[in-house]
Amino acid sequence: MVKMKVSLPKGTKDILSEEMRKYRYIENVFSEVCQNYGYGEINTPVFEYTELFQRGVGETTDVVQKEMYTFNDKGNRSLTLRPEGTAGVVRSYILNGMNSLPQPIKLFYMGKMYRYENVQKGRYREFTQIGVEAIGSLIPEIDVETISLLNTFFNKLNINDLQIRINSIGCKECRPKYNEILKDYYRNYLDDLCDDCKIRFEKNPLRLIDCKQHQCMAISKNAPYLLDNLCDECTDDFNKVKEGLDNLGIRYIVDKTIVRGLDYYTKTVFEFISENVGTQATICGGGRYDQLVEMLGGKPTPGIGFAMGVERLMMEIEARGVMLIEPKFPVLSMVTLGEAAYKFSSRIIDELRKEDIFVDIDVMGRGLKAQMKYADKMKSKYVIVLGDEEIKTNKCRIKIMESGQEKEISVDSIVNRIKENKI
RNA sequence: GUGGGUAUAGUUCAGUGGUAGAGCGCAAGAUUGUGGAUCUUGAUGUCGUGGGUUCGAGACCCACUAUCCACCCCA
Repeated sequence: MVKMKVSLPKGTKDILSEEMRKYRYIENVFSEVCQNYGYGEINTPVFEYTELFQRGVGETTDVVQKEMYTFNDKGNRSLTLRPEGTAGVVRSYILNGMNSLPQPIKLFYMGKMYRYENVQKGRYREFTQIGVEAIGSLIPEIDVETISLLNTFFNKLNINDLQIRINSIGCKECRPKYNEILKDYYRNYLDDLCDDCKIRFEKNPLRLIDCKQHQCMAISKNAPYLLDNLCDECTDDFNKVKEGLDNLGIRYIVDKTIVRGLDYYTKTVFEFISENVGTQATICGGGRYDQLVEMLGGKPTPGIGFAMGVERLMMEIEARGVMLIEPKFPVLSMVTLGEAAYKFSSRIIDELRKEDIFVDIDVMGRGLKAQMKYADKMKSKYVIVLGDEEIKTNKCRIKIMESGQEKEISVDSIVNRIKENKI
């Protein structure tokens, strides 16, 4: 037999039980907070038709242009592993006629996302996001509530010092006007811009001010900001967002350079920033998407949401100290001597397991001493040694592992004692 | 796509051109019915892959691959 050499695709990882417990924990906290804010859970497919992301996320974005896992299925349909969660949720909103349900529609999710890009700290090709989408409300109160939900969630995890940055990137009224203002400014420096920015100048001028290249940063430093060129409605809404956050005592800073890399964002955008995730400082990013539902074929409907990188969140938590979430330990380990005793004991174990009690018995064919060692390593609370003698006399000893103390009980009473936790 | 670091046991890592190593973990044993401490013993290696230099390469050189970090972008 030729042995296969197994390996892991780049940017993926196995999540083993110790780490899986942390995922579960985060998921549970998130789920509880979301439900208290009126959100219901949704689980959409990991792959969708490619077109959904092309149209939803935007043709000019890096995500669509170079980071999608796209393939044809056997029916020659182009499918793509989801690079983000919002497009799928909005697709589901449209397809399931959620516009005829009481508004707004509030949904949360947790799932794997896929982006084909080079791996580094806090960035993987398969990663986990938790996020929410609130679809149907046009007013800024929902923006505030969304940020407040995040704030509550982080508080529950004892993370109270993330920096919240907010900005407004305007609507379909003021953005085109601003784009012209921005292009007027950049036109004088066109030759000095990096190659990417020359393309951005034509296709997506807003992203010019987000460029991190030295020569471009020098130019963007004095560029006019969208925030200073908003229409009256957007200005008004942004002020209400700030007032709302102030009202709830949520601290934030206005960062005029946040533009977000996904095309669907409008008006309020925000990020939660950490210092513990390497250069990938954004733990969570989100914002409004007032045209997305319409772009994907639904009736004009506003929406807002965010997505959080669970792996990045986990780094943030770890940086504050070890995140120890203990597994369950067996209440009882049965140590058996001989086949008859094993069969007898396995019936006891089976009965207790059916009562949802965590109990254990050796299935390695080990000797008594090795079974004791194993019970110790498994951190069992009690151990009972059963041989023919105990079965015949109906008397056995239960050992309390922590103290080493032993107590004599009848074999008949084992199940009830463990069930009622009376030793 | 571009740059830099790294690649040796399950894992963390030593290893000066001359026999493949340690800690941890795993397994067996130290009075044939009792765990934790200690001790003994054991198993697991294509030394990332392929070339080259050399009497001799885990080590030196080249290429490739993987991995980590960074640029771009994002969660």
